[in-house]
Order: sequence, then C-alpha cells, then structure tokens
Amino acid sequence: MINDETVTRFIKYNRILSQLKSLGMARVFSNNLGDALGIAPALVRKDFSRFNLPGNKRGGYEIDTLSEMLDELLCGRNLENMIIIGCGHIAKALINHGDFTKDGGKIVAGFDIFPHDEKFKNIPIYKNEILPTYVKEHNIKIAILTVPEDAAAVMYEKLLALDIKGVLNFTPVELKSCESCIVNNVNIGLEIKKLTYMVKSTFNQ
Amino acid sequence: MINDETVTRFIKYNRILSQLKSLGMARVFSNNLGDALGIAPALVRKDFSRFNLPGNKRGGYEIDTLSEMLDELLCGRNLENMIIIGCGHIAKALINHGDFTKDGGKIVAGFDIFPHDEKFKNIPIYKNEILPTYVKEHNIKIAILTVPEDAAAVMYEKLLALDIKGVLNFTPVELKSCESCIVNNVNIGLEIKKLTYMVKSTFNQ
DNA sequence: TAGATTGTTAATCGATTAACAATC
DNA sequence: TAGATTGTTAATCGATTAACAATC
Repeated sequence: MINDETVTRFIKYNRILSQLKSLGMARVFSNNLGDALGIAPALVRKDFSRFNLPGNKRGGYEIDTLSEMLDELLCGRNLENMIIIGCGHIAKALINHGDFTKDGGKIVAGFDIFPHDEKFKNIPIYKNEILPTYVKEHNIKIAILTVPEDAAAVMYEKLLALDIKGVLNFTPVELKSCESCIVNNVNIGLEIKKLTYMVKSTFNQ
Repeated sequence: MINDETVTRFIKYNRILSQLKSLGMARVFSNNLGDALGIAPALVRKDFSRFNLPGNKRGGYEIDTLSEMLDELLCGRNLENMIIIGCGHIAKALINHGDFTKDGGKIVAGFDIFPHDEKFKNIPIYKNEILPTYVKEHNIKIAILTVPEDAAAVMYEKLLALDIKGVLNFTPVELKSCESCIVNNVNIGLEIKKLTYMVKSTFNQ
C-alpha cells in the first residue's frame, strides 16, 4: 500500500519531469529531483526502486520513460468526470481556473439548491433535485463539496447513498472516509490558523 | 520545536473543545478526544503532558481551563490582520465566507492589478501600486496569495521585500519558506489529483 | 580506466502506541 | 475501597537517511 505522503511525492516528481521535458532536457539525476522537492536524493532513489522505475548507473533517469511510467503508476492521465456541489465563489474559482483540475479531473456539472444561472463558463448548473439522476446517468464517481458548513454532513450522506467514491471536501466539517468512499478534506480555515500560529511563534520576540 | 502535524492536532483539539463547551459539557477524557480526531488516546495524553496541560486522574480534563491554555499555547485568539493579493474568485470566496478566517485572521484589504470594484463586502480593493505603502502603514505581516500562476514567483519576491512574515499560497507554484518568511502552500490541483488517484487505485478492479 | 551515480542494505530518527504504576 | 483515568516509560513502527558495493 502507498501512503498519502508518498502519493504526493510521486505527483510532484511527475510535474517536475513535465517542466524539465518542456525545457528540452532528456535525463535527470536523483539529486536534481531531491533539490526540487526539498528531500534527500536517497529518498528519490528509494521511491523509484520501490516501483522498479529504472535508472542508469552513470546517466541517471531518462525523463521520457520515467514520466510515462509515473503516469501509469498514477493511474493515467485521462481526466475523471467530476461534479461540484454548492456553486458559490469557491466553485466558481475551481470552474474558472482550469489549472486546478488540469491533470486530475474535469468538472462537468455544478449543483446548487438555488442556481443563480443556468451555466457558468459553459458548465451547466442544475438544481440539487437533479443530482441523483445525473450521477447515475453520467456514472459520476467523484464530487467536490463546496456547500455551506451546515449542509455538509447531510450532503455527504446523500453522496454516499448515490455510491460516490471520492469527495474533495472544502467545508470546515471534517468528513471521515469510509469503506465505500474516500474523503480528502481541504480545511482552509485550519491552514490560515496554522500559518498565523507559525508566524507568531517564530517571529514574535 | 513543534511540527506541522502537532500544530494541526492542537488546533483540532481546541475546536472540538469549543463544540463540547457549547453543548454544555464540562469535562472530557483522552479517549473522547482521540475518537474525535481518529487517533489513540495515548497520543492525546502525550500531547497534553508535553505542554503540562493538566488532567485529573479520575475526572479527565476540565474543558474550560484546557481550552484557555490551548488558546495561549496557540498564541491567542486575537485575529491577525491580513491582506489578499489577486482578487479573483478564490479571494472572493475567502472574503465572503468569514468562517475561513474565523479564528486565524481578518482580511482587511485586497489588491489586484486591475480592481473591478472599489470594495467587495466592505473590504477595500486597491491597485497593486498601493501595496508597499499599505503594508507599511498598517504593519501587515501576513498575505494570502491568489494571483495567477505566472505572477506567483514575482509577487512572492515583492512580499519578501516588504518584510511579510507569512504567506498562504493558493497558486500551483510551490513557494519555499525562507529565513524571513513562512509559506503555507495549499495546492488544490494536487489535492484533486491525489483524490482521483486514491479513488482509481482503491476501487478500479 | 577513473569517476559518478544507481540500487540496496543497514543505521538513524522521530512519531505513535502499549503498558502500567500512580492516584483521584 | 474499588474502579477508572492520567502521566510517563519502554516498545514498536515506519519513514528517512547514510553508506557503499555494483556498474555504467
């Protein structure tokens, strides 16, 4: 099994490789990648050897093949269709800013208790009542949750009932993964508090 | 020194305590908090004993005093003034949704290369030219960075020059903390990719 | 060949957990 | 007193790093 930290590193390796490729580079060494990620070169080699990503004892790693193998390891580059629930500002930011979903998924529809518009940037926004039929008809497996705090738990239950397999949760409510569904909590309030603490404790007196 | 994971736990302890308090509870046991955070009760006790947060051998921890001591440990509840740079949808989400900054800070101004409005929800939006004077006059120490990807690095340099001490970075560019400034990277694209990987690798065949 | 880098084993490190005496 | 929970020490666990033989 592969843990969260390790997945994060592999995604970062792959992004660095894309950048190096676009600069015209062909090979890379473990210490280059270590520098880029701020980790020891030994960890890079350990990561790669764990999944038999091959290097050359003198010439390092070939970027093209490494990148292809990483893609495969990370379950390919084809974008998963996603829906977003609660069409406020965060939802609009995610829809508007294609970079966020670039290599992870594609937002194909939004849902809201009271949609202000029929579309936003060519993405249709439906009423919540449509959710069950839409999810079934389009075989949606992943939802982004950007509803207000008090709607979070109830909506999560609904998503579980619809057999949703993954939730990216932006509400401050900490949702727990279960047997049938993986939750990734992005708690922005927590990140702000964490930063203010770190700054105060580091720089105040 | 206290690491990121530990800070996160302490913030979560404190939030749980607030909720318990609002339910009228007076005392709590290490196993209650462990359950709430999904960790072993021993870790809760270890965390608390590390900072001499006192419990009672039979009656657990007194919520009021524990909460006060945690507040102090986390550098108080008074909100740090923050600015937000790049006033697109994410910025509006953060400004609009006071919950995000609730116990961490208060957004007092926004900046943009070309502000669409003078204000958003009572927060003034200034042109980027005003940034240096504003930061100095209002003694701003923390900035939230929500500019487009290609502006990220340059803006970070400017912030360092203005002696900003903390940056919450929402751009996909991974900024590195330095001697004079702590960066907290919130990479939403990475979180999406991570979730799709976890879902695919867990549930596909 | 000489030099540099991988792949891997062993050592280190730190965080979490188990266990239990102390004690309320 | 009997029972339950803390506070702390020792054990465990896993992740990272150091080191180095293999080899390109």
